[in-house]
Amino acid sequence: MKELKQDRKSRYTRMVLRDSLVELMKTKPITKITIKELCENADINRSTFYSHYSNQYDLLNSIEEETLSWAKKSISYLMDKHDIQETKNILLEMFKSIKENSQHLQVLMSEKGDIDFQKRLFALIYEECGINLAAGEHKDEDMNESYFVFVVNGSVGLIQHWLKNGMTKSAEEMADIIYQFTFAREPNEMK
Amino acid sequence: MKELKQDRKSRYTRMVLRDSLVELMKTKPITKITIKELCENADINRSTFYSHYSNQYDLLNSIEEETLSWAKKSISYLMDKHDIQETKNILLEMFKSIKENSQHLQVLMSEKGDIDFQKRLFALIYEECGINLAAGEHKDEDMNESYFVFVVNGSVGLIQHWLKNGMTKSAEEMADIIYQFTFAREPNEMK
DNA sequence: TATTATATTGACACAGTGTTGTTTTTGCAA
DNA sequence: TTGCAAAAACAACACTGTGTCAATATAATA
Repeated sequence: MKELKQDRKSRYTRMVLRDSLVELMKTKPITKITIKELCENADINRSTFYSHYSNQYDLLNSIEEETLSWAKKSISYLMDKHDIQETKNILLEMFKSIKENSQHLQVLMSEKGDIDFQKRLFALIYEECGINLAAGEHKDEDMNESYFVFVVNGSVGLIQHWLKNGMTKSAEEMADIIYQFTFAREPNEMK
Repeated sequence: MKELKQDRKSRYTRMVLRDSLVELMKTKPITKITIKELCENADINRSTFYSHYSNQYDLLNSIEEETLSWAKKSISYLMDKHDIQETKNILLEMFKSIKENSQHLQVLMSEKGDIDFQKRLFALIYEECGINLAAGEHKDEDMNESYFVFVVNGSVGLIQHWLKNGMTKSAEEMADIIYQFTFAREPNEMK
């Protein structure tokens, strides 16, 4: 009981540190960010940092984990509540989230982010959608796995490209494009 | 004249430093590699390092540039000399090179490498092949650009996956798979 | 052999790291 | 309100790595 209440301060500190890192990552890669400047930016004592995280990468990792679990929750919420079963709509919601909602998400998805996180996020999206990509289209299991890897990486690259170039396309267009490249066998099926 | 001959020592030093970095990158990410250990590993004085490169990333970049120009030369050689116009055969040769030839290339393409280098390499391959991916297949220029981005990233991801998992597939199989995902509209066209 | 470019060496001040012990602040409960 | 823990702030520590410099040594070659 005590522990839960006492968390408040801790949680505030962690939040400030997370925001500070994300803010700095907008301007430079994490490799160039020192713990010292991270703490000065957050107005947190450097010693305090060490009582929560062991280094920059540990902190980044905790942000990633948090974001992944948020994404997982968002997707299952979409699937349950709104009875949206179509992959395209889920993709669309994800794109809207990336574009509008989360400061963190934009940085994490950008070139400055961790490519592994991005792959994990998209693997999660596709898997959470319960879709075996192009199932039956290919001869064997190996081919399906290869196609999954190919499509996840292609999708992530497209998002990065989108974010990097100022997001001139709408979320709808992006969802449409990714859907076509990934799921649709016939072009012009949607729209 | 003088300059050319005097290069010898310099070039040796640079080569040793490059090999040293690649060797260390097999065991840890470049972010964890200090200039100090890099020089100790190469048996080169730390001060000497600074007279050639400004830091680890500068050194890595020079390796990447060298590799890219090697790749460019290899491809144009293949295109010119042997009159191989078929994309698939060029892809196959590339995969053989990756698998057999270059120690450096394996590290650069691995997860420990620089993702940007990997994208540059594949963009180069596709462009050098003179292939406008799926030209005319899609409605507009935007769509073609998106498809290019998607396919380059998908290919790079697949290679990484291949290298990471011990290259169980043959170079032929990999060329086949990438060809199908990228160029072929009908599955089972080749083989 | 003398010249010249380069590498080596050791020293320097300086940044950032990770830890420890002490003091201050905070939230909550008696 | 006061007192009690828990957490944060603070200051000091030794340590590692950084970047630069000036003096010296070592090769190749003219």
